[in-house]
Amino acid sequence: MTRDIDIALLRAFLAVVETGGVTTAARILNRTQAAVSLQIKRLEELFGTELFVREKKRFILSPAGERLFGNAQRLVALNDETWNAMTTPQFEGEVLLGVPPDIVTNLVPPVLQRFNQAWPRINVSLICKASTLLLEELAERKLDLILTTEIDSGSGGETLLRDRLVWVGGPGCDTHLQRPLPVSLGSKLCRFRPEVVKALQKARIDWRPVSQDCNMEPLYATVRAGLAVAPLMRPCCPAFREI
DNA sequence: CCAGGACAGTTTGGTGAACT
DNA sequence: AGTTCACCAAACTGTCCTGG
Repeated sequence: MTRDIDIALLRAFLAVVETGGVTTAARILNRTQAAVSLQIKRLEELFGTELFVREKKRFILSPAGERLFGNAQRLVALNDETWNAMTTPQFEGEVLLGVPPDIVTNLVPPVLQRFNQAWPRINVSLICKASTLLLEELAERKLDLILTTEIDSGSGGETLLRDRLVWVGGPGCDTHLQRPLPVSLGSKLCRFRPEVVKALQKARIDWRPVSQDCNMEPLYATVRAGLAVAPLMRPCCPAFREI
């Protein structure tokens, strides 16, 4: 006689193993403690053996429970994988995604990788421009979706990451001690530029611009070479030295 | 003959309460 | 904190009927 193993029972079994008790497992599973207790009982009746050793208020896996554990994990995972494969809509098409140059190198690749795994039939066209231009093109419906860097959270968007700007310089360089201070500011359209200039004026630091290209590579090159310092978002400057 | 809908009886699995 | 029990709702199953 063949019997089918109820995935819900295995899920309850795994939750009890992970939490070490029925009450916490029930909270995770959105069931009452009694329901989970009954599920474990049904599973034990199905296999005709005890899966746990009840020690005071702790549930410890019995040898049979140990045998079941690995297979239960695989069965639940396969169930979930199959469920997702059969119920997730298979969207097709193209998404025009706009991203500013300062975050495209370090922050965007893992996002694109996860997106591509989740929606393999959607082609992403990446457009790299200053945040100001991206906002204009989104308003004109030339882009489907944009990521922007902002001083403050604007309306109509969602804040995905909040971080502070830091001054960075090349490893071993004393560029930050020079006056006037050589500063690579990037594009004149950069949203951070007015705030950075204001901060320099407030600190009464005499400065001069170095790289003002909208492309980040010249900026990185001048910083790495010790020709300038630059204000960057921390996640975007792992190879440099924070001053 | 088969597919599909309606219906009734049965089974399953959840909850709350009482108890250990 | 866990188990057991009574109760209840939902899901399942089998049967009958109808239409293509």
